[in-house]
Amino acid sequence: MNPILMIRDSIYTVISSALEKARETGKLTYQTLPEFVIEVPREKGHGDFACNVAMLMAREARMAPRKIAEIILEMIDDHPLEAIDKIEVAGAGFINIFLDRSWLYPLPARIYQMGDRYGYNESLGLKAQVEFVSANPTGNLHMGNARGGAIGDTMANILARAGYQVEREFYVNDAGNQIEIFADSLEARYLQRTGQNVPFPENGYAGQDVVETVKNIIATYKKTLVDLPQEERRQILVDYALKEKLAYIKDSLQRFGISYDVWFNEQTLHDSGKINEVIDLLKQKGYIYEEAGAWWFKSTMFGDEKDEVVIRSNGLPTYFGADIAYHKDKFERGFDRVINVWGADHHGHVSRIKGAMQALDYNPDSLDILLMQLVRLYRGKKMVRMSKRTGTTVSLDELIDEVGRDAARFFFVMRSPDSHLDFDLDLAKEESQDNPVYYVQYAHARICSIFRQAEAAQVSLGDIASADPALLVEEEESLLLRKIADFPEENVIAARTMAPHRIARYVLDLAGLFHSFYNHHRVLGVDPELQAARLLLMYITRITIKNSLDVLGVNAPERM
RNA sequence: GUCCCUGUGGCUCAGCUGGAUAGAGCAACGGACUUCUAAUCCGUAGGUCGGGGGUUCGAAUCCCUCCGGGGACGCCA
Repeated sequence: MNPILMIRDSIYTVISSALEKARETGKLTYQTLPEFVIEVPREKGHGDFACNVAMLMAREARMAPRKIAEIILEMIDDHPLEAIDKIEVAGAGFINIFLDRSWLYPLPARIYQMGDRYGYNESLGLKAQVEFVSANPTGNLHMGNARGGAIGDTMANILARAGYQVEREFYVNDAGNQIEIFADSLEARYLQRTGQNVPFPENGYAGQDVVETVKNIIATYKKTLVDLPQEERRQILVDYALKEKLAYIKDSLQRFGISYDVWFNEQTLHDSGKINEVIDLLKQKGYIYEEAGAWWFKSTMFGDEKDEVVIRSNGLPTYFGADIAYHKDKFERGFDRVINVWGADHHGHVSRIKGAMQALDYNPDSLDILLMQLVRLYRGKKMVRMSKRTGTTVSLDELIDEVGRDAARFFFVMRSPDSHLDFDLDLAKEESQDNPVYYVQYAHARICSIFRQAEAAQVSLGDIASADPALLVEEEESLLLRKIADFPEENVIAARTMAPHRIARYVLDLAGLFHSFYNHHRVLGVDPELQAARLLLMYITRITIKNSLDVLGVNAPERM
């Protein structure tokens, strides 16, 4: 188990029982224990851990926080925990806990043994699903999809390490209105290129990729579709195009390091009658009413500004109508947590879909919607204009071609999802100190180099796991070891707070501590015992960098 | 008009459930390679945390209000 969590639990118990003892002996009076924390102080001088309970109790106990803290200390047994070196009261009433440095000594050997598995927490026995990208299969993947891909895949990796059993899912919108528009566009291009003078629909997909698809269709079908009945012709065009587009999307995502467990087709919800089924159920429950020929969901009951149409007056379900059935289906598949990664432009949809789940007696808190702000592309200072209408978007494929997968994935998750992302193409492909991806990868490559040197010098690496961590007394060594120890918990926090960018920052910090160590101390050629201990430290640093980069979907090169 | 995101050194951003003297990176300035990769390191300088009010032992963090930037408000998805 994770040593940080263990020690924290133990400290919590020590403090709790001291509080209990203080109450029993009448030194403190309180009704309920406040929700206090054992946190890691920012300042090293404030100990390894600090507790804020005295301040939180001040009001109820009618006593100064420092006084309370002192009473707590009095009530703590002489040797509550082997690992604790000293405890003291500081500042406004903090209880600072200093640990004996030996508390981390068992860790390196354990990480050495765990290898790729280091960072995984114990299984929670819970299933989580992450649905992300889910781009319309009518075109290329754009920057929004790309960010969604990086965030979604990273979140899935984080959840897996936090102890969930995770599935990745792509929702294919292969039904509904935009497929009709897609068919219009394909048909118009097909007829145009086979010699007929037909207008292109005003709201159609004007991009070059539709033209390319139609060229392929003509290569296969020649002009044989011209004389078919319109419905039949459109069906063939759409089937062909969707298949081609989906294969393309799948391929792009693969290049981006993303693969899915499930590709879910919206059409199946229409075909199986599940949409009508759930609409009927909501009608029975009184959440849906008819007005002006359409059916409306009472989303105002769940904090929305107005109700939302689920079945249009033409009898066809809206996107939202289908989405209710889709999310019901997700919960029926037994997921304990359902997570959607959406662009911020969908935020209006959040309270509605959660409301619909509540109406269906599912717990809306089991549905998390991770909204991410939109992406703006730059080349240096110049913004790259993107327009779907004119087809001048930069696709994910072009992005990977230009800056590479590693830089792209790192940049997309480097910032908080809440933050608008300005993606600088020039910076991302710059092989310089400005580029954080290289900083981390370089750290990994440097460590690999040390091991290559060690082998060349015939240093025995077989027994480094049994090296003595007590020899790692330098400041840089302690900081590095302490940071490495944080990794499993870092995944837990990132999962809880839906913060994939935490891992990017974590690995940057870790790489920084390594570089600092590297510039201050030598690994090879020092005293053999110390050399073994440092090799062990390097080994587990490499594992932790590699495993962090795995979470981000970024490669860890052995040479640069 | 309503709703969502955002405002932190010159620039780009962290800051977890309110905690101690607000942190990184880049840019600036000054240093460090005869030994494991200088794509690195060390040091210096730089901040009314958009403005104002409130909550409390304590606010960048929570609440109210105003201002700036981005986005959403369709029988589109």
